[in-house]
Amino acid sequence: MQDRTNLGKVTVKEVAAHAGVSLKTASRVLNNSPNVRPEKREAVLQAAKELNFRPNLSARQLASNRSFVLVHFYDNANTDYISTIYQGMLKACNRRGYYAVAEPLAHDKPYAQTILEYAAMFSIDGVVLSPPACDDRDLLKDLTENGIHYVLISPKSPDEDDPCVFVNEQAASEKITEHLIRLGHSKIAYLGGPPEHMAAVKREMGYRGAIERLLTENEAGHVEAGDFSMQSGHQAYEKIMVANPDTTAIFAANDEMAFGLIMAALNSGKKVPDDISIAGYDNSRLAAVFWPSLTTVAPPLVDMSDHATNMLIDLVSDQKLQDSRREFASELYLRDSSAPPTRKTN
Amino acid sequence: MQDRTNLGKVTVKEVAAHAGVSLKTASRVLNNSPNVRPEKREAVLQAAKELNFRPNLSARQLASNRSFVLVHFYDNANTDYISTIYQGMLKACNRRGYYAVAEPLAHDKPYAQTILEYAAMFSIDGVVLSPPACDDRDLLKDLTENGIHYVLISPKSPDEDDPCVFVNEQAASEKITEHLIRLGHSKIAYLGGPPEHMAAVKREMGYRGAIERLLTENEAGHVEAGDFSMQSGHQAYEKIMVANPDTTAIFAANDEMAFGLIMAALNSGKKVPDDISIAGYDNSRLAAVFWPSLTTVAPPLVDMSDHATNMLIDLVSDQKLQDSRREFASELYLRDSSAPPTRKTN
DNA sequence: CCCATAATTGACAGCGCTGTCAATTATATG
DNA sequence: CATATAATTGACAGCGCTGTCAATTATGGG
Repeated sequence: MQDRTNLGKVTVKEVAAHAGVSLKTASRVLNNSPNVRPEKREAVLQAAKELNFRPNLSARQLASNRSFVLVHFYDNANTDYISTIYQGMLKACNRRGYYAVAEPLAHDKPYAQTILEYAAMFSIDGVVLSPPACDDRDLLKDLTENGIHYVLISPKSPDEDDPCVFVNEQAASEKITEHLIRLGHSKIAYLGGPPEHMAAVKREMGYRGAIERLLTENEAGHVEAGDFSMQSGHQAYEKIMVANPDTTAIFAANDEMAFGLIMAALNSGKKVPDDISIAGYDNSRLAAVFWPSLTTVAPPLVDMSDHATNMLIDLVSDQKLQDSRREFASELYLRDSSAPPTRKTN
Repeated sequence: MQDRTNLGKVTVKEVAAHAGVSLKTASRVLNNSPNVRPEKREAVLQAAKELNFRPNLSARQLASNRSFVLVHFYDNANTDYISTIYQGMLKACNRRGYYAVAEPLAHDKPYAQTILEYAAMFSIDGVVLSPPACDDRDLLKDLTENGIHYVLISPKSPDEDDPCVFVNEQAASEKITEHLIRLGHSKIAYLGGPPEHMAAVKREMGYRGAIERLLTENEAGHVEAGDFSMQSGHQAYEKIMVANPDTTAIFAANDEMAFGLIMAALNSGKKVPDDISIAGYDNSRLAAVFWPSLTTVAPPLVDMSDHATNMLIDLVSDQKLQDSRREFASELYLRDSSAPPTRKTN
């Protein structure tokens, strides 16, 4: 059988020979270490390129006691969300020669235990944490104590120096509410999420902000509470329409409730978007294929995760971070569930 | 900074010393190699357990020229499907000390190119392939030529000796149709998928099989064609009810069409499941949270992927396979969208 | 120009493990 | 019981790379 794991192997030694420097100097260049004369650095990079050098991860790992493995530990049933984050990690990892792995967190023991056990078995350089794990202070402390670097995605209230990426939820919410207003709607209801959910609170603030900024007081819409489930959207529809029969648009704090709203509206004989516009939040996978497709707003999660992963790689390779935190703006996805209101003749 | 990647490191050397054998013999035991006297094997395993030995992957990789990395390459937009497969891989990999990685395949170049480039960069021991990549004969040939082991999930028509796991689609379909019949339905319509989709054909055969086996000829339901989209489900409802107004249950060849059917039924004033039962196929994530939740049938994908990954690990570690192929039976998920028909008084 | 300091460089060891191969021991055969 | 064969065992080298540290060269100050 032919050698199967070293397709076209080129070693540092060969690169060094080709560039006329010592093995160690070549190693320095290939690791972005300082203290190499520019002309030698250039020669090594040139040689590496010519020979199409690929570092052998295992050897690097063994010698440097690093693993070049980054793991996203998550505790979240939403596979869309998880796999989108993974996509971003892959982008960054592929570019910079790291492995990306995603691992679920068990519920029957502390997060830290799962992660440290995994780290003992596989050895990992850094971890990516998303909600709710990213808000577990004990976990972060344990990671720090064990020298495992981390980066947080959308934490609630991170420490000043915790590296993280996050979204301006409020601005996103304001943006889509403004979209509905610009379409011509004025009686815009809001279906919120559970108040203990930080993002839900921010989204409501965004909705109220847009309403207050762009509409007069007597145009305010009804605000109803939901629990992020499709069923709660279904049930909320009736309440909203009873509370304010003039409602021509509803903005739900997540897509699933929006789907429930659409179904209840159709069920009651209304047409979407002709009689009532519906907007969601998340751009879930179904938003594009639902019928009618759903107007929604969502953060650029792939970019966020890519950026977070790059930050993590900078951290684990002892390079200095430009900024330890970065805010991202959400994007609107305009689809068939929203349209200008059809004015009744009255 | 403390040593971060070797929490409680124990080496083979120490295990060997503790067991009173040579390093090499310990290594043999820890790798399931043959030719070790049972009592020594026992002693080494005992020592390994007592010392809580964890092999150092990097060293193993470097010395054995293997990577202990398995990659699932996929070309499939369904993140549910992909992440479910990943879950199964993780189960197997965690148990046996391998890394699991999932990578999307680019569309602008041959599958083989993406995979071989990846393999050159990272070195991988084996790959898991799912549809449609698992049906690419050229790819399989290239992998074989490069000594990369593979295992297939649900291939269309695999070679005799290609290791794979697959589902009896027809039996699954027959099972859920039988469920509807046992509930008391007789006018059961079927909404199929695109005929070029192998599974769609099998599912229709299963439906017809159950109907023929358990019902009389004049009880046959209407068969309609769809394209697996929610919208096509929505549109098919009308056609089905026009073709056969007595229809009391509809089985759709995938969940998304079933959702479309439910929405259209609700929209037309029917109640689900009171007036009409709906069943799907796939047990997609939404099936449980949809309102009403969807009765559906699906293969145990996590188990399948777990099994496939174990086969792959056997292959890459030169252990003999028990069976190179294994069939799995689907499971029924009985939820709120199906119920006995309410007999009209006539 | 000399010396102190800093920047640059390379020889060498060795990370923890497995492959090779020769040495040893057990088992089977006549 | 002697010999042939097979099973078992361990010494040793070395996978490709990076850390250490000492040697060398450059730089700045007086």
